[in-house]
Formats: sequence, structure tokens, C-alpha cells
Amino acid sequence: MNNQEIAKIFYEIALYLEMQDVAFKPQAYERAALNLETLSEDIEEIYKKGGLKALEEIPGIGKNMSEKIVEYLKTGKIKEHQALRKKMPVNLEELTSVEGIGPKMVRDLYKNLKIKNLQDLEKAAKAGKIRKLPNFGLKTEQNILEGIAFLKRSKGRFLLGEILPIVYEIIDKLKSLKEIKEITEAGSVRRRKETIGDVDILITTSNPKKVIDYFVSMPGIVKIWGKGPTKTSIRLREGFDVDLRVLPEKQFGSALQYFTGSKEHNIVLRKIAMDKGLKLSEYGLFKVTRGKRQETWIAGKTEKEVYKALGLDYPEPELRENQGEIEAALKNKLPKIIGYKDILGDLHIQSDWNGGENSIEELSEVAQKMGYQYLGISDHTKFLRIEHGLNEKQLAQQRKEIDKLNSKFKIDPPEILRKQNSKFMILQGCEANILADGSIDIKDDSLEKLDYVIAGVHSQMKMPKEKMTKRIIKAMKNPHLDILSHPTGRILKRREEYQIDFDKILRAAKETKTILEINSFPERLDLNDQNIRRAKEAGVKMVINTDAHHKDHLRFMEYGIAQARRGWAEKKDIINCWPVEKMLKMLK
DNA sequence: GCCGTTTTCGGCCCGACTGTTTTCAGTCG
Repeated sequence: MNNQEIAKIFYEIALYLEMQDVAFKPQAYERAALNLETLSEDIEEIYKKGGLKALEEIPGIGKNMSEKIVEYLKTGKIKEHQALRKKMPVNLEELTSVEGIGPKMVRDLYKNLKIKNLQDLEKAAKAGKIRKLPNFGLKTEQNILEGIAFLKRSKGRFLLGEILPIVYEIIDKLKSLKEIKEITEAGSVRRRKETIGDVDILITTSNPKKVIDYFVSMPGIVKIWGKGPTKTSIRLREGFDVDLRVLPEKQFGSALQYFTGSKEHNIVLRKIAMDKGLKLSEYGLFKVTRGKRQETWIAGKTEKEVYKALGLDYPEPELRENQGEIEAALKNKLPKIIGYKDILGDLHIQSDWNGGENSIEELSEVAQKMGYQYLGISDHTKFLRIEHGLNEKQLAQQRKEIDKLNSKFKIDPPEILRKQNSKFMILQGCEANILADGSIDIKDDSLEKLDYVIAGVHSQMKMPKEKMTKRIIKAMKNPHLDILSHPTGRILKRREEYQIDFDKILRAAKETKTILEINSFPERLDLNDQNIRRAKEAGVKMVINTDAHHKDHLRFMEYGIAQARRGWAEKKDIINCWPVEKMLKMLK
């Protein structure tokens, strides 16, 4: 997609303009870049279909920027950007990713020391050159070195699946103190973003000192950045920072709203407040009178009262990205997104029949404890030798074992069960391979005997876009294929998506009644939030699965649900929220 | 540079912290 590349250039132009102290333009470029990034349609397609005029329809993009976009589409670059970069040939993205370094510092570092990239920066800092610059000092130099070390160690962001269990643990520990009144995580963790920078935890307490002392004494802390009466900041062994903020009860709601973000959501909210003659900040919602000389507190104890006072329905944290949720909340049109307890079963599980760790029986016991009504075993098939994929004969043997287990759990075999609405059952599926030509590596008559069929791409992932799209669509047309697993193939922080035309995939899914998977594995989260929203809007059904290959992985479901919520998915969109009868009917 | 049921000019979100200053600029969330 061109969108991301143009967005990156716009972000850089914004930084260059900020260096020159240009007013307002930087924000305009930033806003345009952000909108480009989250656009679901390829900008080139938009231009082909509607020309310059269509580009100007995009929020934040006017005449000037649409011309720049066209320039990029035609020539692969933007002259103004090139000129700025020629004047100051620095790696902006790299340098500004160091905590504490913004555009102005980049400018001074380049002018005085010819620092162009992270390597130059580290060398200069280690040589003690930075502390001698005007407006810099020893402390700044040390902070820069620490910032570089942090970047190297963590590459900045952590997976939701790495962070959330630790956050739960910290909150549980703090909750055991009787002095804690309210406690909640905030920030991108609360919005359940797929990756997280750092963690905010907000509390109210009758005894701040005791809580803070306990907080900084917890095991696993490698550094205490600061310890004050309202904000305490620590770094954990895992490499990320946690801030604990102590709040007055009257401000807890407005602070929670503020610290949950997103920044973009909050900006729009503050404008709405202003239009109503109010002022919103982390300290509360205030009525402003007589030319701002007087402020009266009107809300802030709970988030809900803040939204209500602004005339909005309450948006769940996962929705707060300024992606239309504010408009919907104003019109009482927020979606009824699925809940964390709405999932009735998991259809993507690898057992020890192939590469998984646990037996079907062990996995089923965990599923029953989780309150599931069914568990679908979907082992890899024969093409994946490395995972000991099953062949037709082994699938038939596995069917016998599953039937036996179903009767051991004192329940009838699945066919009868479906009619009797029994409490728990094991279903047999498989995760077959979509081969390079779009065919499936298991014969049709074997597929037919399974309760359902998942298939996914596990080889030749670097195919050109058109070929890959055709390959997947051909597979979807197989009359036995029910679910397309991890549809885009991305691995967070490691592998890009396959090149696919997602709109075509969506159309084909709708036509062939293929269900798209939301894979909950922390490194995958595939479909991601944006694609979930597109699928929902296209009327395509989805299933949230874990792809567990160990019984402990069943709990990953939570991360998939979180992304589904971020993608505005409702129960009607997700087949494993449906009553078993209806779900089974959807499967071919 | 963008935007507009206060429209084609005059606005553009808010506050804290840090480190460098001697009253504030830069950065962050």
C-alpha cells in the first residue's frame, strides 16, 4: 500500500516544519498522515476512481496535500520532502524515537555535531560532546544514552499478550491492600491495542504512602524512575515501564478517561466540550463562565458521567480511537460489541496428534473448565511435515478417538448431540494447507467426514499479490472449506502480511460463505482490528480462535476478543458466539 | 495547511514535567 509510505513522508514533513518553528502546518501534516495510515482503501485506487477531487474528500487532506499525493503516485517521491531532507539529511524516524528527543533537538544536534542517526548520536553522547552544547547538559546526555539502550533492548513496543498478564498480576497484588479503593489500568493496555508502549495504572486510596511503598517494593523492578505523591514510575525486568498514579476520588473518572485515550479521541472530546462552553481535562469537566475567568466543576467522578455530561453514550475503551465512535456515541448508535464472556467454544486447537503438546482429553478438560460448550480439534495436515501433519488415514483414526472421548464425557456422539443441545462436545476439524495452486492437501472425501475444515497458507508466502489472491480465493471455493485461518499471515514485529487484495478476499468470502478467522495468538492477532471492521462492514462472518498448541494457550482467546471489540464486531458477526445449533448449520 | 449550521478568513486541545534557564522552551502523553 502507498498509504503507509505517504503517511511516513507527511510525518517527516511535519517534523521538518516543526524544526523551523512553522505554526500549525505540522499539525495539519500529522493529521493528514494519521488519516492516511488508517484508511482502508489504497490511496492509488481512490485517485484512479475519483481523481484529485476524491483525494480532497479525505479528512485533513486539501488541495496542497492531494497534489503532493499525486506527485508521489506518479514519481515515487515528493519534491518538497526531498528538499527538506537535502537541507538536513538526518534519519528523523530513528532519532525522534529516542525518548526525550524531538525535532528541535534533532536540529541542534545536526547543526552543531552533524549527528545524522542513532549511531552518531550514541558516539557523541559517549564522548561527552552533547553536554557541552548550549541548552543541553549532563542530564540530557545521560537520558539520551539510556533512551538508546532502551530502544536497542525492546525496539519500543511489547505485545499485548506479553503485557496484559503482568498488568493483571500487579493489579491483583495491589488490590490485596485494604487501603486501595479503586484501581484500573489505563492507556493503550485498557484499549487492548495489539502492541503497548508502557503501562498506566490509576488508583484512589486512603493511604498513598503505604500503597506507593508497596508498589516500589514489588519483585521484578529494575529501576525506579521517580517516586512522588501522585505519580510513581518504575521499570520492570521485562523491559517496560509502569506508572502508578494516585488520584482524588472526585477526579478518578476524568483522569481515567484522559489516561485511557486515545490521544485522537481525547482531542475531539475536548473540542466537543469547548463547543458547549465547557473545558475537559484530567481534573474534570468544568463549566467556563465570564471569559474564562471562572470555572465550575460539573463532572469527573466516573467516566460515565463525563461522557454523559458531554451528551455522549459511553464508548467501551476498545472503541476509543477516533474512528467514528464519537459520532456514533452522539447519535446513540454505538455498536453492541461482543463481550469477553460471549465465546462458547474454540475451533482452532492443535493436539499432540501433530505438533501440539497436549492430548485431546487434556485440552477438552481445560475447555470444559472454561465453560465452553465445544472444542474443535484442528490439527495440521500432511503437507506440513515439520508439524507432523496428519494424512487421510490418521484423520480417520483420530475420529474414532474423538467419538470415544465424547462418550467418555458421558455425552452422545456429535450428530445426536446437535439435536439434544448437550453440555459439551469435541468436534473434529483440521487445519489443512492451501497449496501454491490453491488446492487443499487433503482429499475431498476425507474432508467431507470432518465436522468442519479450516485451511490456511503455510508455504510460499511471498507470492505476488494477484497470484496469492487467486490462490486463496480458489481454496475458498472448495465446497468443504469453512474457515480461512490467519488470513493475512502477518507475525507482529517479525513478518509482513502476505500480498493480498483484501477487498477481493472479502467479496469471495461473502460469496462462498467462508468464515474468516480472528487468530488470537499474541504474535498473530490476524485479522487485525482494522480488517475485522472491514469484514464486518462487508457482511463477512468471523470466528475467534486461539490456534492453541498447548493447553495454557486456550486463555489467548481474550486477545482475539479484544481485537474483535476494537473492530466493532457484534455477536451476530462472530459464529462462536452463536448457539451451537446455529453455528453448526453455518459450517458446510 | 485545512476547515466551516458562527464559512472563504481566522482560528487550530490541554497540562505536567524536565532541564535548562533566570522566566521558559521542548517534549510527552
